[in-house]
Amino acid sequence: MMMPDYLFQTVFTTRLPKKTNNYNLKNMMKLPGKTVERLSEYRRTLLECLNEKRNFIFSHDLAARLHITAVQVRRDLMLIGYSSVLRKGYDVRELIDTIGKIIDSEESMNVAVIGIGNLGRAVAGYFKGKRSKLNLVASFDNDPQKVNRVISGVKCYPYTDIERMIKELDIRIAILTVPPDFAREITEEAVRFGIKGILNFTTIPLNVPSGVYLEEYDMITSIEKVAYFVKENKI
Amino acid sequence: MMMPDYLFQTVFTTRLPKKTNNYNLKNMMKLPGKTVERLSEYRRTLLECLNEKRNFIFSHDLAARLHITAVQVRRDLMLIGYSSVLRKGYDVRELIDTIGKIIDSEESMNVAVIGIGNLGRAVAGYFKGKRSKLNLVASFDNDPQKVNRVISGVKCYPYTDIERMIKELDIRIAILTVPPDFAREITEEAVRFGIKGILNFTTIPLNVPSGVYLEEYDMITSIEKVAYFVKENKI
DNA sequence: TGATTATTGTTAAATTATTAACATTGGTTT
DNA sequence: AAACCAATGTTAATAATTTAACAATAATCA
Repeated sequence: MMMPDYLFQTVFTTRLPKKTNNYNLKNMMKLPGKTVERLSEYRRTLLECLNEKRNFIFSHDLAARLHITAVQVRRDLMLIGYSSVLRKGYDVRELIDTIGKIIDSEESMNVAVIGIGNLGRAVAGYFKGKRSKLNLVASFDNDPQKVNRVISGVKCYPYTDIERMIKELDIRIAILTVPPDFAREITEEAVRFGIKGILNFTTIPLNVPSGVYLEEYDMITSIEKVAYFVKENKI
Repeated sequence: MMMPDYLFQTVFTTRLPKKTNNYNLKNMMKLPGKTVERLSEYRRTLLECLNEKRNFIFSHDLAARLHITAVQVRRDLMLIGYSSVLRKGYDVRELIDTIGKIIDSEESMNVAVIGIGNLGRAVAGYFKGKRSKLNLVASFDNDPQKVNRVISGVKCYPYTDIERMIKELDIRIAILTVPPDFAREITEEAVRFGIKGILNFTTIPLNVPSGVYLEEYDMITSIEKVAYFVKENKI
């Protein structure tokens, strides 16, 4: 019971068969959130490696680029059951693939930005040139200047179309960048019409029914945290 | 040694004197990062309470608004040494004050946004109407359309002015919202010229010397995390 | 007033996350 | 080939964070 038992439905008897790149752990349970976050970061870093024509990378190298420890990298990769083939580090391409098999869904998933103000446009911008199984397929807003135009690469629909578009485009994830006063109301609708995951950038904490995954991020909190630690350093 | 001993320089012998609102813990060491984050959130929620003319709030009430547990609230407040006066919950105004004494610096601290694209403007927008000891006093960019104009409430300076302005305005915190390719270079400068805290929104992990506090946030990671948990729910 | 309830502050336990330790395994060097 | 080295995968230990448990105390009520 050293192996955290919530991770696997079946438990390994000895050790993993070597030499096979066993992302055959179909029966793996949910990974810790922190690990998922890091996997996403690993992949992005690995893609940079590909650009640099690096085809292999050591755990300590990958770790250094992300300012974490090599053990952490190795441990995370252990959790997803990836083993390096050679002793000359991880096969970059293969690892990108493996991570994809773990964190991406099989078919791609559609995403919408709700509220296409500055932050919404920034988010939309981040999607550009991003391969990945996530497609930004729509944005929503009520500003007549925006509605029915393509903004930052996505068509903007009025809020009144939200039900129709969620269903028509099979949108599963919403990124919420609306003014605070509007956050609760539009979330309630989005969820009602089938949204299964929300990334909330507003300052309003949201309530979602179980079965809907909610991730919240608050800039002000981050800034105040920085300020606090700057202050503490000084004293 | 039940009381995490990194928290206090001196250790309490029995329990805190009751009835005094003892934010007299001048000798308190750094709080856990997670607690600092929550304190910021508590304060924001408490400010909303004031708007609603609520002058007292129970721990479970505050907790519910933030979707955390009441124990967590009480524990955090214990760490900053705040006690409710009555048994009718926490005095909202007083608690706002106490939190301020802990997480704010005495004199206000100046902040700049580096890179005033969509995300930079979004961040700037968040500062509007925010009381607090943090003042957004400048932004930097090289776009001739932006330089020397006031954007989202702050004057934009060219990157060449960064040394001068950091010193002139005593800027201590930088919010980094530049294109990825430029992130490392400008960070190096900012740090050299006296920046002590950085909130990095670019996708490039940064290196900073010790003595500089770095907080990184990556939207793509958050989105991929949401996607992962949505997928897992479904399977 | 005495019993009951609601809420707190605090200690202790449980959980989660990170780091250290180390045996193992190819590769490299002499 | 023997000795050494570099890097991995894994278990064990440590640290951080959250949750539970509970005694203490004010408010309420019968």
